[in-house]
Amino acid sequence: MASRSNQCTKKEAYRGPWTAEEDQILAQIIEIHGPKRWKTIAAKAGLNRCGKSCRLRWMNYLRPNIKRGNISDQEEDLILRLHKLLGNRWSLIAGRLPGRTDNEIKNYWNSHLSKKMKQKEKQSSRLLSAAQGSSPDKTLKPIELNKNEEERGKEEMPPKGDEDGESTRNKFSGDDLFNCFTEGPFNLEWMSKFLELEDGWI
DNA sequence: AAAGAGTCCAACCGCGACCAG
DNA sequence: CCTGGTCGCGGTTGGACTCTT
Repeated sequence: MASRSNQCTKKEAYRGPWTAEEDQILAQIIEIHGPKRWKTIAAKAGLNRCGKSCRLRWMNYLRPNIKRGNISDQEEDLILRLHKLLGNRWSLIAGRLPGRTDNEIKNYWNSHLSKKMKQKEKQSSRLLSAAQGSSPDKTLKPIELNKNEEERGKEEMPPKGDEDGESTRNKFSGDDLFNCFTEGPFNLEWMSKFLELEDGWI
């Protein structure tokens, strides 16, 4: 593997929460040099942080136009739909939610939505088994429906390595799909409408 | 009021991808 | 093509905060 050893192993590199002063310095340096060459930025800032850490701080906190605070219902809905479509590809999902970071969405998913989904699944499987009784295979359970969507995605990409089920890093690019339609940042309403449509296709 | 449990979120870690020399 | 350096991603952790008993 390409030298991970260089990444963040500088033993003296400071870890832990960022101070306001560090934020300020980092922001200044990035303003001058731009948000790239993180190792250089880290060095120039003289913060004794590794580049990776600087990048993360910038991406998740210092970047302009970052929306903080509650995720709206509309955004939540969008996350759910995008997750259904893309799996755990948080950066891709975040890319469709202006002002939101992948970390934020990932956290939100892990703390809110995954629970919601589980509850929903439980509920619907209870309903199903209550309603169904005899012929189990005609109707798709919601989970299976999700699987189908994943499969649809997979069909479009070459098989890759291990099939660990959860679509981490699958090469079907939701981006490709989105890029067909847009070049700029996404308009939430438009996106929701598109996803409504997308539901219709299934 | 205090303790324990649960939740949230910033930050870290490990890995694969990409790119330049 | 190969190698080393760097970036970006998703998973995980740990501490601060909030809620419940």
